[in-house]
Amino acid sequence: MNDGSMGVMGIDVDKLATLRELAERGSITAVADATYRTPSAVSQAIKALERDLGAVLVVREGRGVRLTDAGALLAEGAVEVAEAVARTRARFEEFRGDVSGEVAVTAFPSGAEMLLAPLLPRLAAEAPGVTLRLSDLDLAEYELAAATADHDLVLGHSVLAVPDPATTRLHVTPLLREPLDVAVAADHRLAARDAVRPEDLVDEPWIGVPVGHPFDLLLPMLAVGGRPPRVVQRFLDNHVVTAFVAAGQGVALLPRLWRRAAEAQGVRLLPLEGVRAGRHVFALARPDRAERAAVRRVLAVLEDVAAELG
Amino acid sequence: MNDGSMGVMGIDVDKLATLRELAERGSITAVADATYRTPSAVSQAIKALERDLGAVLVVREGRGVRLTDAGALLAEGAVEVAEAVARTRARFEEFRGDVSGEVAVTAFPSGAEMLLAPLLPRLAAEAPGVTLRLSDLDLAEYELAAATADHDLVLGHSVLAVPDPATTRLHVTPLLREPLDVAVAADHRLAARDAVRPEDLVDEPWIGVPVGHPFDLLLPMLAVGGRPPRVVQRFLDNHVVTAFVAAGQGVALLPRLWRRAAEAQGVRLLPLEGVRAGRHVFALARPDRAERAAVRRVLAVLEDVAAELG
DNA sequence: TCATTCATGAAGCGACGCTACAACGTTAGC
DNA sequence: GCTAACGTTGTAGCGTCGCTTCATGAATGA
Repeated sequence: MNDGSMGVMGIDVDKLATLRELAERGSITAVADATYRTPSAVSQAIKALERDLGAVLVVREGRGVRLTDAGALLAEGAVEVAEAVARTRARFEEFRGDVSGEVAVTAFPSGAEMLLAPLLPRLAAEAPGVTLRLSDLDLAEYELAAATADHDLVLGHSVLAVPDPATTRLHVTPLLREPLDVAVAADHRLAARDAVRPEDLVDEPWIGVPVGHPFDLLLPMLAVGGRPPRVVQRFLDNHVVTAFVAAGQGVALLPRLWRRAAEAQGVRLLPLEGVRAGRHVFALARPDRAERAAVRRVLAVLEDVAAELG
Repeated sequence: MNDGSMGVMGIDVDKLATLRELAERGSITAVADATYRTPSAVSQAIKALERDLGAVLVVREGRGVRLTDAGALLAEGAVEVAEAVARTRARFEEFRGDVSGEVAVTAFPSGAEMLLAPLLPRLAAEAPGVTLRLSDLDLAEYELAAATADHDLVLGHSVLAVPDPATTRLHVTPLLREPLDVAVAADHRLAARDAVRPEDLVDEPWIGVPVGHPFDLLLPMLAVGGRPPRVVQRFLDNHVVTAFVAAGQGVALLPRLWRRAAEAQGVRLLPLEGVRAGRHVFALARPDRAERAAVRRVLAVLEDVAAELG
């Protein structure tokens, strides 16, 4: 007398988790890749869940699939279930004093330099069982949420506000609020100033960041008399930006914590007055992953590191 | 490349639920009976969970078993998981407009008469898919919590307070607060009074309830000058109590809502002054069962019925 | 039109979780 | 102190589930 696959819980929790992955990754194949199965297995799991519940959860749309309203509803519930399981496991590990496991963290390059580099030795001291899988990914703001599917923690930055947990359905941890300064070459006409205002920068050539990048939203705010800053080059990497500033090719916006690196390259950072320019640095995580004991440890150390910087 | 039994969630949720049942039922055999499996299957499930997690969760104690601290911790987590699953299923059923299933409700006899009898037709009108499995069990106060393992809703009464959800870890729904009156035969010397005080009842023979029963805690409060009421007979069923009162064998405490039934048997109910005598009627449920859509419907109707009575 | 990309179906197979049966340890009764 | 009853645990066997492999169909883009 075997109940079949529905277990004691009334709903097959593993299949529910599969549905949730489908909701977040968007295609059967993506789920299959992420969970080390064949697309056929994933498809069969969804079909079985539909059969168990007697409802259509997924419909074909073009070459791919789309969740029905019922499917999306269940996928949301699956998040809560995953959270409860992760929380249970976390409490268990804390109880045993055996917090371990791999935590995948990704960050934008300068964030990796500032935060992840100091993280490694400190974590090794505080939680030796935790191993880190680090990477640097320069993501546009709208890509951050998607990246949480493949990483436990995603460090991002924004010139606007910290993302709203309610709208993103993600666990958000603010880490830093950092002003943006104007970077000029040591022999620049403004280099001796203690601070600059937008008016001082009219007609300066700018070294910017790629279109769509967080900082790029900020430059138009420096317009004076309807004339927005003129961007002559766009680079992703702060080191490259700094090098071009040092070479006298233009000025740039750089976070204040970059000062030491900038000065080492012969570049001065001047506070910017008249405009509230700053960036927020934060960590994003799927709610269930945020419950993991190892992830919480990493987050705690990250907050320490950030607090010491600021 | 099959992960084995740990699924996508990191912990086998079905085995976790089995551990929880063990925590609440106390013995492998009891869990086996409740889940329609052999004791061997349950024992193997626990052992497999211990192997997966690398920890001892259960130790033998005498003829039975006892959970370790780690096991109890995990069992608590299992409740949260079960809640999340039940909540998900409930939302899904509400969404489909298909709230159905069997709800097992048990109540003390007079509660069954007052609350469960009107419940049946009203529920049939409001939620036709829900079927009720009703029973009447006269449980001592300390047995109520245990009964939630076998029933979705357990109606209980207490002369003290409504149980505390935090300490019982159960979902508690207060239904009624009902005064207790003194029942006397229609030809009793006090029958014409509008109310009575404890002093009026000195030396009266009492028809009580079995020792350990909720009402029994109340009689000593009626002591006057150190002389507690003298109980000559003890009966469980209010009808029987009423019959003996009608026959002039003594007086009794009966809930005010019993008035109609009492008067039909030739018994008057007199308000009791000078003592705050009353009983609380409430419904208990395991937190996960309280999340079920069908159970919530039944609870809602029960609250309506209770509100109309009071 | 053809190649590519996804999703799905059928067949086969390994693993898991169950039952049945037996063994063992503990408790309680005589 | 012996024995019977109870409860848990181990072993063997078997059914079912969920996976992979392979093949098919349907939509997209060059």
